[in-house]
Amino acid sequence: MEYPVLSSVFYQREDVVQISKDLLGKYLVTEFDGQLTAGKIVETEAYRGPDDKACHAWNNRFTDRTRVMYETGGVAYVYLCYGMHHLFNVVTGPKGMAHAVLIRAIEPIHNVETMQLRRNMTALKPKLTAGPGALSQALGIKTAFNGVSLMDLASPIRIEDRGEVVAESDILAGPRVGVESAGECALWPWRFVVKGSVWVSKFRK
DNA sequence: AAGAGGATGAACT
DNA sequence: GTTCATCCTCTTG
Repeated sequence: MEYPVLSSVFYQREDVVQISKDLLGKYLVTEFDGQLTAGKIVETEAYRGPDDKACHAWNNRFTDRTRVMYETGGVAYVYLCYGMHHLFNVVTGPKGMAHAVLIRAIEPIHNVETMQLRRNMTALKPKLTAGPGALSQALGIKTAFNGVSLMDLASPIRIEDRGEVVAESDILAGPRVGVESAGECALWPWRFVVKGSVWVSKFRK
């Protein structure tokens, strides 16, 4: 069974908030070392370089780490958080625009046993893939994937469109998680979840 | 050259 | 609700 990957047209749009919503219901797939794992995206957050204080590339800050965010939309931005969690983002927008979408939760679909093994979990629970660090561990996403294309079948990671559409009425918006120090931007409702999904992460206090 | 802190998760009480 | 693991990146001197 082959599914089309999301196109460069999808990623290169300038409205990162819209792309965040559009990514809900798409399938995040990793394939390397002969292992294919995949899940449906159910939670995302938008980060907008120029004017978003919570974004690493706020005020167009350009460093070794943020460099990949300025690439043409459609590549991965993976970075290490708290010294142990690999957080996966989708770079969006045209070249030179530092926008990205953080994938925060997926519904495990394919090769769930491998995900459980990677997470060292015996029972199938939402905790398996709820939260950006958790889903990355389950899918085997690591900082080595930073900068790779999401549109290439030869790439270890890609996003597929399996024809599922999440209606606007099925999307819940709220403030982003873990960005309290970002001033006013912390209140922007740029976290999106699929209404009713049990696979989304919990709000952090 | 050195130090502070982070888009988190798990294991505690 | 609280603590802490753990290391890379960025800022400052």
